[in-house]
Amino acid sequence: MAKEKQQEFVQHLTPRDEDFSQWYTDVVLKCDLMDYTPVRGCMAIKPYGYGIWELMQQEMDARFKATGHKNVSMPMLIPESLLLKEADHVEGFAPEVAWVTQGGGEELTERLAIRPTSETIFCTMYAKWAQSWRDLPMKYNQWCSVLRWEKSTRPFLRTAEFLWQEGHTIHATPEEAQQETLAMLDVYREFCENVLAIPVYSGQKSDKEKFAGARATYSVEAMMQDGKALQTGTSHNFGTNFSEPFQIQFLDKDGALKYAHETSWGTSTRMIGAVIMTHGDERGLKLPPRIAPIQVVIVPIAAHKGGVLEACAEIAGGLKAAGIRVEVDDRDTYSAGYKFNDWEMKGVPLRLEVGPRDLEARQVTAVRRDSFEKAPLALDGLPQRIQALLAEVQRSLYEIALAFQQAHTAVARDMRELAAQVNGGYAKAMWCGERACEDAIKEQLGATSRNMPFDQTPVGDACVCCGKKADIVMYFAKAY
RNA sequence: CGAGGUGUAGCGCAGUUUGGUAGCGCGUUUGGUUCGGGACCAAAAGGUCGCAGGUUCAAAUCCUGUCACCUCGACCA
Repeated sequence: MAKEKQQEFVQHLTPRDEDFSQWYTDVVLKCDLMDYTPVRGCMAIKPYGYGIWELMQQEMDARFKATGHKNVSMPMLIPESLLLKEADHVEGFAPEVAWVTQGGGEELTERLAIRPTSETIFCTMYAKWAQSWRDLPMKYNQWCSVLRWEKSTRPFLRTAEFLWQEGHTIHATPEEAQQETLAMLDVYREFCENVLAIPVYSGQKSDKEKFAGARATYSVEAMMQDGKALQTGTSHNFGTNFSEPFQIQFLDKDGALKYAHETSWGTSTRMIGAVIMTHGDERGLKLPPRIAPIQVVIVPIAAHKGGVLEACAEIAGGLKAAGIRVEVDDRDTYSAGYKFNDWEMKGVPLRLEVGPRDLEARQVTAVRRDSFEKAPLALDGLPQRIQALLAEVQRSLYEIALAFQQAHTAVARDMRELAAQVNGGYAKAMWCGERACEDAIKEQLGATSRNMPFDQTPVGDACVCCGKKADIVMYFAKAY
């Protein structure tokens, strides 16, 4: 009976099959990460989901500060004239901009865009703020939401409004701007690997795939369990593409008036989707400890018996004091078995079972969410043991994800091999650099160029598409 | 945006073909017995049938529009 019910319950919770999409939707809803709202394409992020985002923010913000950036806040509304100043930028974003045309019941003389991204407003302010080489670099970041009128949306992966951070910097020299662009890309890579436990391919985008208005765009690309690519972060070098139309000029040491060199870089709540689709399994979510709002859940066993709840509270207190995010599940309406399943679904990395037998033996029973390994832990020095276990779970999640990524990446030499490879993973291939080949691959296989790794050691000499001489190493995959 | 599918109680569904009193399971509440992997018994509460129009004496059911979700495609930095 109980078994049947369980099978029925997990029926849809199965990644890695043709129902991956349904599995994803089930997870975000059942784990209480978000809910749909009356606003088309805009979701409400619930406490558990937002808690994950807050931890991501903390980790990233600390890295931004450590690399010399400061946070600011810019207006949500951007006058149309500003948006029109950079031609490629307008062309790229115009189709998905929402406009404010009225205020206080009166028609506006100039309509205002709800920001789809803030390059233009940052540029406008930088033009006011930067006068001398002494003012540079200016390295600012903002945490905000942006709005893009997307045609089709999916929770966390692509929503009309989404939370993100956008860093915008201006520099005196091209070299410095390029260094910043790559440094922030590497912050993203390190964050993905060490905090999200997601391995990524880091590299440069093709001209076709680069950001509207950028001279060069770089990205970190993750691989989901269905083999598809998800771009989890981007970093752009604008050169003077924006500083010229926006007149961001400064007087340099040599007395010459020069245009500033600009960068921007961003990551969003989409990373939550990446975490779900990288680590999740048939039981639901699997959270890396570093971003788990609850790292340890304590489930009292036979809680009606004297002393169990008190012991749980005491253990929780000790863990909290050690900086561990812990919660005691003292709900009296659910059985222990129910709670086990519930917290496994929600992806809590570690469960501690505390029952009379444990207490008698001066121990708790620890169960890992990732491996389901069950082991007794002595109460003495428990916080240190838990810290070690959490670190082990974090490490293990990354290694399993890395093994998956490696196992689903292979060299493709021709279109046949490429077709087979992008069906469930990434293809590493030689590319001649022609736009026509990218277009053909997109049209015939539904795959796009993801990025060019920094390590350009050739894996052949002929373009995977046209067969002509090629010297660019490119990753191709189907993408979200 | 194109093709197809779904929308009925918190969740999962039946009822729609052929218009005529709103149903089932799970969950919830209360009481009792349980308690180391989704407990059991009893009683109770809970629904604008996605939303808006229309046809009809009468609409969950027929018609039109619209919104949301799922699948495939298109588009997308």
